[in-house]
This record gives sequence, C-alpha cells and structure tokens, in this order.
Amino acid sequence: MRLAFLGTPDFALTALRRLVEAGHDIACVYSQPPAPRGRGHELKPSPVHAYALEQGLTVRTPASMRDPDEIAAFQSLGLDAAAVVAFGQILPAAVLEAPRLGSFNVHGSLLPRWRGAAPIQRAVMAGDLVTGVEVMRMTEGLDEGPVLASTTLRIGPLDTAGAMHDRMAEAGAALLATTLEAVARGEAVETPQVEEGVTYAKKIRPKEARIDWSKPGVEVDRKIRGLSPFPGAWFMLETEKGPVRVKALLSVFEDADGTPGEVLDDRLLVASGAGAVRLLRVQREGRGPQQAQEFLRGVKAPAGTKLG
RNA sequence: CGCGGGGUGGAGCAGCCCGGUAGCUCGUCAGGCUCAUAACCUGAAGGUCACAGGUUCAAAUCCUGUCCCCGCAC
Repeated sequence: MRLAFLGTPDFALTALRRLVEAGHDIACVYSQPPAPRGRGHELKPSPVHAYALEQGLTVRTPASMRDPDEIAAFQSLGLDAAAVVAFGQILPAAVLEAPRLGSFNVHGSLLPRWRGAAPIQRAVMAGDLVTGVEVMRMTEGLDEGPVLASTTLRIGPLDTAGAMHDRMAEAGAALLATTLEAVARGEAVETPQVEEGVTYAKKIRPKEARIDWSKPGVEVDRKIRGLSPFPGAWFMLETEKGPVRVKALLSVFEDADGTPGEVLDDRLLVASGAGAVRLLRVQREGRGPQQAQEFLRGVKAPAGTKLG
C-alpha cells in the first residue's frame, strides 16, 4: 500500500518499523519538528524522524498540519491510507480524509475507556487489571472513531507503565500491520465505540508525580507503577550530604501499619495512609536506576527513616 | 553555550574542600562453623581512581581540555 506515516516517539517508531519491514510504500513520514529536548539544549530529531532519515524516507516536520500548503501537499501524495501513531498534533478532517481508504490510529487502551493523551499511564494508575491496544479509523472527535481491531493485555501487580508501553508498542505495531492489510482487501470490520464507559486520560503533569504518603498504600503503589519510568513518582530522602530527590520506579503493596512516610524495616517498606508500600526499584537524582538492595548500599534508609 | 549531580577492584558507595602508603557495604574464590526468619567466622584474589595534558619532590585529591552517564527545566 502507498502510505503516509505520522508519528513521533518510540511508541510510533515500533509501528513504522513494522510497516517498512512489511514492504509498504511509505510516501512520506511526518513527525514533530526537532526540539531542544534533552540536556544542553541540543536540537534532536524525534525517534521516528531519525529512523526515517536512516531509511532514506521522505520526512516532513511541519509545525502545523492545518497549514493550507501542508494540507495540499498531503492531498497530492496519492495515498491509499495514513497511519497515525502518537503524532502529537490534532489533524484536520481535510488531512484525515485525504487518503483513499482513510486514516488509522493505534491507541493504547480499550476504547472508549481512556481516550486522550496518556492512556497507558492512566490505566495503571487507576488499577485497571486489563487494558489493550486498538486500531481505529480516525474521525474529527478525540479518539472517537470506530474500532477495527483490538488486543487485550493484562496489567499484573508488578507491571509499570513503561512495561505496558513496550508490550503495547509491539502489539500495536502488529495489529496495525494486519489491520491495514484487511482494509486494503476490503475485509475490515468497523465497530462504533459504545456510548458507555467513556473516560479521558489527561496528560501527565510533573506536579502530580510527588508521592503523598498519607494516601492509601494501594494508591501510592499504583501511582509509582503508573508513572514509571516517566516522569517517575518521587519523594525526598535526607542523607549525609543533604536532601536528595528519589524516584520510585517499582513497588508492591504490603499489609503493614505505621506513620505515613516512615520506613518500617531495613528493606524500604514504607508506611502509608493505609497499609504500606515496599520500594523494589528506585533512582536518585544524578544516578541510574537501581534495585532496592543496591540503593541501600550507598544510602542510609534504615527502619525509622522519615521520607518526605 | 539553560541549571545541577556523577564517572574509584564484578555491584553500590566513601575519600576530593585541608595533595603523601585506595577504605566501606556486598559479590567472587578457598576453608571453617552450622541451620540464627536476605546466615555467621577466617583468609584470599581483584583497581593504570573515565581519558589527555599541566602544576608539584609527590595527585583519586589542585588547574585545563575531551568523552560518557543521570536528574531538573523543556
């Protein structure tokens, strides 16, 4: 098929790779323009952008797909379909409807639950036991289009948003590839989303990442796993060299009591408003991620330590 | 030139300000003890202290440059 691919981060890259390997004719790759991300204010192309250049694909990084010239250029590509995966821009109908067969999107949730920006993280934070990845036809509304294919995934007690992200990227890429084939053959079945159970996955704000130990342990644990590895739920720890910010990357809920924020044993079991949370994997600022055991070798946090 | 932290035996850290015999908690190996809720005791191996220059009688420690990693901001 002759396709346009619109995507930006790693999640999208996994899908693009699959389409390239499947031998599709990628007429043009669209991605968000290089931004001064990362340290040192360096201008870095997005993962999708970098890969596209590497593959010798045509890349465009318009600031806005609403630009009339951009829309005209898109319409003249002679596309069979457009694949949109975590692109980062709202697309106008003129773009969505330009390809002969339409535009399709990979979304990380079982719609209509968790429409919007951060479905994977919100699902983990909410304690969902099951989630999934779906391919839908794009319409003007936010993630409201009919669903063509779906894969469900379980969220285990030790799963983080990052782990789900990786699994979902793979599953989504495969789903997208097979669905596009089905669409090409005219065999795809589109199922409208049900009216009930609509929720929205608001974008994650760094401000909500600080851990409030007075909350129930079950919630603290979900927040830790839902925000791991990015942006990372964090707390403050007093050390010999002063206060240090520590991210909790993985944890598990345990039934124990104590003053919220107090460490209950020598293995990072922390009391919360209800029950306790054992930190299994953490990362302090300036250092890399570490298992609790390694972390405890370099920092003192014995029973009785108060976390902020 | 956005702000800041860091690169020390296999892992995690201290030492650096106030230059002078490389330390701690683990792991590994050998032996002992035995069952104490990640076991304990004894001994051993293992490091050009990121890299390149400079200062000095002497540099992990001071100065200059380079590379790499991480947090924030974005």
